[in-house]
Amino acid sequence: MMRQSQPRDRGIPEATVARLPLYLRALNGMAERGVATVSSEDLATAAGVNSAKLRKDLSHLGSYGTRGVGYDVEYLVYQISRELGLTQDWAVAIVGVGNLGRALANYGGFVSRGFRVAALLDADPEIVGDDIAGLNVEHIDELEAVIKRRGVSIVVLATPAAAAQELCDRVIAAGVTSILNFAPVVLSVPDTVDVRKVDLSIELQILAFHEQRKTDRMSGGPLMAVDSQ
Amino acid sequence: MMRQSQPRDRGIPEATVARLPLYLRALNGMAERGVATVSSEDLATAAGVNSAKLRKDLSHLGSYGTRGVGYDVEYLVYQISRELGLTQDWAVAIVGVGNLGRALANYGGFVSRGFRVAALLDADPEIVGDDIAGLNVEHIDELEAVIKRRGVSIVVLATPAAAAQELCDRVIAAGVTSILNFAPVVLSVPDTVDVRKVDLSIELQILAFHEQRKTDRMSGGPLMAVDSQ
DNA sequence: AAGTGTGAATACGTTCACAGCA
DNA sequence: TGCTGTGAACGTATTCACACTT
Repeated sequence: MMRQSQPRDRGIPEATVARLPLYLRALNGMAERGVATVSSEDLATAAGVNSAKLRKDLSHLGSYGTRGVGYDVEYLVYQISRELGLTQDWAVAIVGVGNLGRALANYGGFVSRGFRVAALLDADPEIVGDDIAGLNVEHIDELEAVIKRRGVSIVVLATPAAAAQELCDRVIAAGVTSILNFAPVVLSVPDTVDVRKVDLSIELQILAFHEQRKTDRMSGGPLMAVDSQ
Repeated sequence: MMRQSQPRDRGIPEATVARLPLYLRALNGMAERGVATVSSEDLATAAGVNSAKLRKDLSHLGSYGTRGVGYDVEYLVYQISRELGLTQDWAVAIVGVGNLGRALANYGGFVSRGFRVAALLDADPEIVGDDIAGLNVEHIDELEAVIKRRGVSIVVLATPAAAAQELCDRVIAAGVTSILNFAPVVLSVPDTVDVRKVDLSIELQILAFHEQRKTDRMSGGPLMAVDSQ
């Protein structure tokens, strides 16, 4: 029983990977509240997706549910954590300790299971030496040494746009292959390196687009005289 | 000449909308550097996409290029800005002035063309009254009044998870239909409201997933009987 | 009876490749 | 000749609906 479920199909779709953390969070909440078992319907609701999508997503990891019953919360937490690589812990370095870097260093969810802020680095001598969230800010000259010495495998770039590409090149040269970029630039990297981008002004612009449509619809009506062509 | 090009097909794909800000940023850089004309190939490179995608994306806005030549930089900046609704300016309120809210208030790109931080609100009496980025932090009791008085149409939620849903409900009741959510919760909203989510720990988890795959491939091979649970 | 797991159908997004225009 | 704009081909993601299991 309990199917010694295999390593599993190495091809989990990106869209699925991007939702696993959502499921995990919902499941952790349930585990804390003592829920033992959950149906795809309820878990989907908690995660803000529909149940067909949730079942299809989980089916990519393996067959971890029980027909007629649902999923065991603890077990699913473990399986998703393992799939995401959260059973080991990752040393993260934050490069750039301005307002944003500071906020990130203090951000609770950051230090959550699986991740550990191992270094804060900045170029500004005013900032170097400060203690933030229990860590000493080190000089950017130490970048390569710190990455190697502390086994940093994920770097968060929270620098000004102008500095980002150069620092990106340096962390890659030091062996890092996963970067979370907050600087508003397109980083160019070899395709062995994963970059994820968080861009505040882009998110706002997307909202503005939809907001504009909504207000257009209110007032103007269906838009006058559609094109030539 | 110069095709009096019209309002255009009301259905721009979401994926395209999400990339327009990228193109806009690349174009603004070029405009500043005095570039008058750009080919799809060059603009695509600057924005980090391929040229077929870029041309298809722009074709949804209209026929703004010139065959054999390329796109007029200024003109395209204007067209994309208009499409995104950046020719008007949007009053943004930041709710929650902890580390992250403070970082957002100070974030330069935020106050860029099209957006204006119109209010900072918090519940903590220690913080209310502080001046941050030239703005006075107001008490959360003022939320509804401030939204109405200042015509706030986009709200940035940077509160703890526990407070987010209630504040979300309040801003929606006050008439806001666009929310940028930094709190790690799934907000439930009527479907007339747009929510975009920025979630730091989700981004890290996605990186960890890929990082794990890379290191697996290096060392162990196809997975040796992982731990006990 | 209840609810998972999954083929099949559909919708959406990307890339190709080239006709057509400057 | 050079480069845009776009149908057609392909690939990926979502949804449907139901067979199958407990």
